[in-house]
Amino acid sequence: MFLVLEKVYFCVKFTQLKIRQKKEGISMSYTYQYPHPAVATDCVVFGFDGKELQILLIERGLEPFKGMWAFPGGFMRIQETAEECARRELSEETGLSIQVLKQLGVFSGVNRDPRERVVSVAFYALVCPSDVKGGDDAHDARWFALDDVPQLAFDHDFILRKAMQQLRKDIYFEPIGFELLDKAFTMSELQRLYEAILGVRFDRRNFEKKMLQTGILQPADEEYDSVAESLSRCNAVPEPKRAFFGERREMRTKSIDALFGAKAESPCKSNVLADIAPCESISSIEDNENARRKPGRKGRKFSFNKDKYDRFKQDNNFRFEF
Amino acid sequence: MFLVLEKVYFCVKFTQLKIRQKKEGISMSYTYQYPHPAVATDCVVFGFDGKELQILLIERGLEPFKGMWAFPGGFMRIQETAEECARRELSEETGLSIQVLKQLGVFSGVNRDPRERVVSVAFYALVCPSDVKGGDDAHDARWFALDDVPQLAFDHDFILRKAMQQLRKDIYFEPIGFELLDKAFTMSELQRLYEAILGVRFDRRNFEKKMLQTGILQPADEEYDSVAESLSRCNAVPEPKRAFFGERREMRTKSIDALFGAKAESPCKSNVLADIAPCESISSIEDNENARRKPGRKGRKFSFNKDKYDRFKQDNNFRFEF
DNA sequence: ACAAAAGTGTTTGGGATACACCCATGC
DNA sequence: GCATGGGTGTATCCCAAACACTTTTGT
Repeated sequence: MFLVLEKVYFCVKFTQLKIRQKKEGISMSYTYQYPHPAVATDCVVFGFDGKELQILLIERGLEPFKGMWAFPGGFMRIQETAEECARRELSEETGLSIQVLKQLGVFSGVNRDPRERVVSVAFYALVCPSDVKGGDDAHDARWFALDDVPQLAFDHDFILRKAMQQLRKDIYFEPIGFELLDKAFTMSELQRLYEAILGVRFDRRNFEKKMLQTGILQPADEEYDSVAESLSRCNAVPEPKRAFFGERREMRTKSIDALFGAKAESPCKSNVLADIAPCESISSIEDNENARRKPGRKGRKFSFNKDKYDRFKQDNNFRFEF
Repeated sequence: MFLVLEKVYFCVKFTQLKIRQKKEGISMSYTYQYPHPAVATDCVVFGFDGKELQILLIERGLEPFKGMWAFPGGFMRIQETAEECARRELSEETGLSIQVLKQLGVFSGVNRDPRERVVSVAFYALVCPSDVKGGDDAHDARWFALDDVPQLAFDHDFILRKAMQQLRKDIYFEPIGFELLDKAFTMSELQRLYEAILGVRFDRRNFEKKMLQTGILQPADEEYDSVAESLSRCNAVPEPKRAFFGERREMRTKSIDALFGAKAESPCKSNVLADIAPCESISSIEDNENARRKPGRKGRKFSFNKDKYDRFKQDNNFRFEF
């Protein structure tokens, strides 16, 4: 009751104010008793070209930072949430329409924008190559490999670092890949994606074994038979003793990192990201038989089991069970 | 160069505007071309009384939501960052001065505040009982056990749920406890803290073993000798083969959860948190010899090795090595 | 033809798990 | 004295880690 009254009261007061302003011919028309910062959103869009992790940047056409590269984003409207704003700006500036946005946090440095006080809400998004095609022709927008990222406008360097860190953290609690890969993909592609995100190298055989054990993968339709066989082989191993999700011990969570016999790569070569260490700080990388960089001969295709994948994503209490 | 010029330009323009406003006798003195939301902060303060996780709430003295409980917080000033704001409000409202604040995220629902559009940046903080004493006499501020949290003002229920989830996630990447416990604490207290946060039960012996292995604990000064012996016993086991941090395999990260032979508890009893499941969804809890709730007889005291603890905290790439 | 990836199993050691009895203290 | 929690060690089993050769395909 009180709430409603108060709301009405404020509305009336606000309208009166605007009328008075109009009479007096003031053009800037939104007035507050206390200073309000502007609120903007920025969006770090990650893509994956099958080899390297990439991000989408926009070349700024206006001051400040004209000519520099920045994340797509813009000012929040008064009737939209921060997430809606980010989605709208992304669509306006790059043509991408993205389902999943994850909040990175607020960047509220007092001088981060020379024009006025701007508080920015940053998000990150994952998009897959096939989506990219549509957005690619948006002028001024370009994909950069993580190693080639130039100096960015505003505090976007800082935001990018946060985004990488966050992505690496999130990958422990959620499967990642569905958003970044085409519908059907090879095990190598998936592995390269994980390696790109975490900055480590995995043992091929251990990676495949683990990935299949999670149950989120299924054979891509075309070659159903042979892959199904491979899956069943992998799933069958523990089954004689107990069902995969059947018993308590199976609910246990293992972490990804140590996973797959990881070997660390050297840190990112881009200046911007230079201080982000790889996940494991092992310095020596032997390029032995595990080294594999060039996507070459085509392998068997897999796809995600959307149901399981989504269930893993949704449940925040689920810790990724590699 | 351009940046500076532009900044000056805007400053001048803004001053002109304010002068004009003063002449015309307008009392609300901050005017913008586009509507700006207000920006506020809210802070979820966690405490631990040795038994239960608690949060600090403020009774609202003003509309909206007068008489309801809410997190300490308030509107951001134009010359402070969100974090500074949260720290200031916390100090003003509760007398607490807190070192570590972690950002939870932005809550930007369009109607979350009936007065005007308010975008809130939420933080969480961990405070230890000895700090609490000072803040306790702030009137209108009270500690609530997590199970007794009443319906909260605004969207603070939602924020609280996020805070719990975040805390549970963070505990995987950072040690937690230093901020929440007194300088010296018993192993049981530490265990109860972890159990309270994660909503699981641990095996006493396994918990102690693991905790000591991390190396972040040291005997509290009083009883140095006997505890040092116990520590060396625990640390000595792997040492004959290799130093604890010496080799690659030791850098591996293990996750906490499965840890210690965890047994899940039933979810929180508070309505607000009812839908937060415990970390592991095991329904049956046998209160066997592992059950221990009441802090009773005094045990050996430990304290954190601040150096190691801080190093673990700082390095975002470090994944908690239990 | 040659180079580069894909496909495929097994062994082993470390560590998580599970578990029980005695002792000290507080009530 | 009784109940509650503190203190302590070990056996097992599972899973991560390490590892190599053959086959396929693209150039």
